Amino acid sequence: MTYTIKEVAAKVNLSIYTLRFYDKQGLLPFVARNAAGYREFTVGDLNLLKTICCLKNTGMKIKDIRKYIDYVMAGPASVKQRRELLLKHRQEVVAQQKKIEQNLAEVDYKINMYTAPDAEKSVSNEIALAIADKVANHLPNPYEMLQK
Amino acid sequence: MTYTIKEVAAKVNLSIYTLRFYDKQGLLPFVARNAAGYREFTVGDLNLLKTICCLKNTGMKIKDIRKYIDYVMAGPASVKQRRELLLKHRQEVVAQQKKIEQNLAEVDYKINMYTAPDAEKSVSNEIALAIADKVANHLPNPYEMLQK
DNA sequence: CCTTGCCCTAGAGTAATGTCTAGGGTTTAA
DNA sequence: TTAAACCCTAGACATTACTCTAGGGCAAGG
Repeated sequence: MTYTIKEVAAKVNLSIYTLRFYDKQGLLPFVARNAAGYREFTVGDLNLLKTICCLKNTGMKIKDIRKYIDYVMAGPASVKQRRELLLKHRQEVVAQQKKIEQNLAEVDYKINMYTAPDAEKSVSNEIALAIADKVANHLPNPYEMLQK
Repeated sequence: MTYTIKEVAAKVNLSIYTLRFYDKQGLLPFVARNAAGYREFTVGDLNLLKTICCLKNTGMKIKDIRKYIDYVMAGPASVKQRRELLLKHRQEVVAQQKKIEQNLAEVDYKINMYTAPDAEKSVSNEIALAIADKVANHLPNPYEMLQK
């Protein structure tokens, strides 16, 4: 049993356009065509495609995914290179996750401020400071319309 | 004391180009100009810019950052909207983090496979299965060059 | 047979986010 | 007072990753 591009698109939650685009980018060299030139995806193809989706979902660039697929097509001899590529990617993903976490903590700080009962007072204070900062430097006040 | 665009770029680790681009996109309406038309960043401006960077670093689109800045410029009355915007963003970030974590687990599975002492054997097996899948469906074998 | 619904390719178009160039004014320090 | 090092804008160019259109072939049911 094989799958059409439409069926595969539904299974991996990508558009048909995207699948054809990936093929054009060299990500699907393993997908066969029938006599009419239609793509026929096997179960094995679907598995590899799912791996491609994992890499894409963790933010890997198409160029690097292609490199990985090239290694896969090269057979067992490329195990070491595959491992290195994935390990490097893993490190980048973890670093990125950490960075996001840190920045999100700052956002949380703001959310807490806006959630507190005295939020409007804090914000007024913030603006007052910003305005004082402008005035002290003889600069126009961009919050002008807020002055009563 | 105020900062030039170059100094600010160094402080927040963005290029001068990007800062001007952000300004063009309406993210920096609070930055004043001197008589010559040069931007002059106050300490307060820098703080707000840092918040912009947090939002950007957590993946917020420029359009939404602008919305947030618009709220900030509207003063204390917009506290509720700011909070809602940030809370929604927070949810999206957390969901995205979770998705990445799940996909990374799949990548880790591959890394482990490639790291095991019998990695080449596993990979050979994988390919054998993929080929059998192709043959069973009367499709050409894309791993042909690997056959000895 | 013919219509409907798939499939194909090539290539144009889009969106987001910068990055850079051209042309020109400003500031600073020798 | 002039050269180096800044600053400015407008707008062209670049990159990534799709997304869609045009034009045409194939397949299955009525």
